[in-house]
Amino acid sequence: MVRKPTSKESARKPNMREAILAAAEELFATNGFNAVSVRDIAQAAGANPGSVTYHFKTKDGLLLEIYRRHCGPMNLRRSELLAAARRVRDLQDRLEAVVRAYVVPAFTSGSDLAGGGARFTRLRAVMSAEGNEVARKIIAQTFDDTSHAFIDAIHESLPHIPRTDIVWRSHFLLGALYYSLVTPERVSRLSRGEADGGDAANAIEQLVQATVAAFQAPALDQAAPARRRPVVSSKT
Amino acid sequence: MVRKPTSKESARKPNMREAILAAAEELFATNGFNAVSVRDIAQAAGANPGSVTYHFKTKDGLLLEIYRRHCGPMNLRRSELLAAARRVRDLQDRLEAVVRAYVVPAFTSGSDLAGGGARFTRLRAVMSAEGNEVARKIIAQTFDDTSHAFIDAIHESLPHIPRTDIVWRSHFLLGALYYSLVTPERVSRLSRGEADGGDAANAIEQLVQATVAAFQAPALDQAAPARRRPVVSSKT
DNA sequence: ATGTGATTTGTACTATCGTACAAAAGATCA
DNA sequence: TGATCTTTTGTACGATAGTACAAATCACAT
Repeated sequence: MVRKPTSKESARKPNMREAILAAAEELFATNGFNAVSVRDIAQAAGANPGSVTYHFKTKDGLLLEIYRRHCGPMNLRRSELLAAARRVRDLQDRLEAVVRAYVVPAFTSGSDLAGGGARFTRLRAVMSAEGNEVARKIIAQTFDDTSHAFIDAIHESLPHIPRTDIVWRSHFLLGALYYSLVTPERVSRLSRGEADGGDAANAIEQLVQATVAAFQAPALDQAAPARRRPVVSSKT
Repeated sequence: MVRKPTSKESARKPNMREAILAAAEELFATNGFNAVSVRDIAQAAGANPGSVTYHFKTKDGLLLEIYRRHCGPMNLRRSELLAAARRVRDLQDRLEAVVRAYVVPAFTSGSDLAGGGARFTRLRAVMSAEGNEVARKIIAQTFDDTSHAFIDAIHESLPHIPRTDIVWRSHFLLGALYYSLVTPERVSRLSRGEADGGDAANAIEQLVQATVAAFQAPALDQAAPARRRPVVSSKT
């Protein structure tokens, strides 16, 4: 209803709608949903507050549209990479390829979408931490299929590990992934400048390397069969 | 100035101040800082909005006091456990003990503080995601020493791994830890009910097991010396 | 050029926010 | 009991939130 596909893009500014989406994405991803006002977004996009209402009706609607824009392409990319990874013969190589297929699209731009997947992934991390309702619904119904596909693929490479353990470890992977995008400066700080937390390529390599090893850890039940648990119990 | 240490605790309700702190902690940890109003907190604590201002002056002051309450004890507990872990002879056992010393206090109650460290850790996760300023300052100056101590201890157990890699992997550990507390229900969902994401003891075991393996992964530089990187490059 | 529909602007409304402050209530001890 | 200090209550104020809506402005087909 909103858009008339004429030869040229209409509107005074070249696609104000996109500018608003980009500004909102950036602000939400760095400050959370509730800390950012519609007026903040409008100002960052060089738009009028009323424009936001016009294009997206409500603030929730704006967030919803951001998700709609990214979920499809990112899942598509992941599916392609996962399919390719599944064809890798060597089991060890395949595991790494599968992990990489999960991680790479989250860090890098989803081909056509401006600004890249990193910003969107960070947004998802923040919304998940805030317990945002709109995000929760979309996420569960959009990403769970993909998550299951990855879990299955990993399970194929590690048939001796119980599925439960795979789920836990892939959960840890997502947490690590999120956190790397949320506070990259912490890596720079703790490494005393020797590492750049914001360097996506490096973060990916580190994450893939660590995660592959984590997946390959022995299963919990059969872990360290004849060794005592050291030092502390886990309940207070 | 505020408190007079008489024989009995004063105030109509048995320690309204504590009730407000507990309510704020819970609400902040589940909804974020900006989504929770002072009135919400007061209502949850069975108090009057004015009481919050009286005890903590501002909303930021309330958050600050929550941090003050927990940072000391949790760091103390971690130091104790870390010291004990350092005394473990076997190098593999020591690594596990060190990781456990880092993880356990974050999941379980800090001995004397009601409600436990899990709630506070979740709060930290959420504040970090929201980029909260008050939290950022406190965190950097309170936890970085502890983080360095742990990184050093882990490096001792794995002298052949570059410090940079250890930093990255401990960053992943913290991310995984945070995420486990932020969305435990995702684990239950993805495991189709076979695992309980909210079971702290189980989460700890899974996290420790996976993390120890991640730390033990070969260093990045020397990783897979004669093998091609499979399938995808890391930049778009 | 002019009318028409899409977009942008400006502004206003109501609700709620954090905070301040005076009055009430409770506790403590001479 | 009455004086004094601490705590709680009730209320109010200015700022800002999300959203609605009419007027102004634009792009474009005729």
